[in-house]
Amino acid sequence: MVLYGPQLVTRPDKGQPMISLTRKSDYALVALSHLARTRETVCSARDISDHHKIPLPVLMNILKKLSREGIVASVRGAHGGYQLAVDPAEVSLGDFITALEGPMRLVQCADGGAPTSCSQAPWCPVQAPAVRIQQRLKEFLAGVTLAEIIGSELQAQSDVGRAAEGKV
Amino acid sequence: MVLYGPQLVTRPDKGQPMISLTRKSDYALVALSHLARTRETVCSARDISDHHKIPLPVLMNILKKLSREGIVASVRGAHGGYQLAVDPAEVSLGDFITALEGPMRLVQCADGGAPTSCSQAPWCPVQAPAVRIQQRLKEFLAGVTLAEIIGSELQAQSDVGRAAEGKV
DNA sequence: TGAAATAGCACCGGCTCGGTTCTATATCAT
DNA sequence: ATGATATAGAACCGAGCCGGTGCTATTTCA
Repeated sequence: MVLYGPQLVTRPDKGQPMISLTRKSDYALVALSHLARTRETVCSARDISDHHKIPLPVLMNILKKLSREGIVASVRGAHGGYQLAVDPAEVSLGDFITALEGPMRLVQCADGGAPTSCSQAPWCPVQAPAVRIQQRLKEFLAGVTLAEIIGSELQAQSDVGRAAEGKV
Repeated sequence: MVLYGPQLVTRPDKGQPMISLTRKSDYALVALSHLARTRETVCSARDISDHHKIPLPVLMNILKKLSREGIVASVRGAHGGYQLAVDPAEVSLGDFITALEGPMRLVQCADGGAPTSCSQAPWCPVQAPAVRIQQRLKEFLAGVTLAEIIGSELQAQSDVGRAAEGKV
């Protein structure tokens, strides 16, 4: 196997790494959920930055990228800003993570192209399983929609129930 | 929200980050699947290193840590080495990723303790959903056992079938 | 015409990751 | 006993990404 060159993202509070979102993806999630809740109106980066105390320049970079990727639509000029470009039910966690961080792959040799650079791919016993796990992970992330995320705020009760029942 | 301090691991080939295993977890997966396939015998780090072309010192560090965490058992001295300490069906991807990388958390404010340091946790609209998603992700990773990973080599055919049917 | 806002790019420091090295300890074989 | 083989543990190092900042250009409204 042998992974990519550069990495579910992983880092804890002080040094211990782990499965987690990058700060960029975190901010994006906050921003998108904000935009999803103000569906009709145009929000400037400053609006969102003020509401959620996200560093303005950083947030702008993120919104620019999400705009280029077609997830949000931008309106330039004074009174400009951003709006969700797609239905919240149609954007998943996987979508905007991919948009911001690039294609995800559990291991480098599992991205279905590129001869891998891993000298032992041909007889590697882990490659095939890794590809399958990666596929399931992608499907999992693709299944978590923005609509579900923001919607659940209102129905947290029932969702907690679902989780407890193990319906994951 | 606002994440941890450091990050499922994410990095692509050349600079673009993503959801992925760290190299350490990757090597661990290879090593563990090797040990799982040689269940009865003791394998030295050198054996595994030679078979899979993993840098020996790195692999040793990984095995030492897995040993401290109780996932593998070590035998010291000449002819020493490592053995799986648990049943392959009882070790999950989540188990050894956690053992190597520390506890995983999607975002810093979601680790169920520690007052977060995030100034807006109290009214953050994303925190609660993030905690739920994180829980589902953990359950997903806990559900992928080593037995399933190595077992699937032999039944790749049928597993591909399963995946195609969407039974994820 | 100027203020406000996005577009795009280039830059920078800290810190994690991946890897190496050294010392100590334990066990087997000669 | 002694040396070869192996793990235990800790410290160290460089490259590169992540998170963040700044600047310039362009678009639009008042």
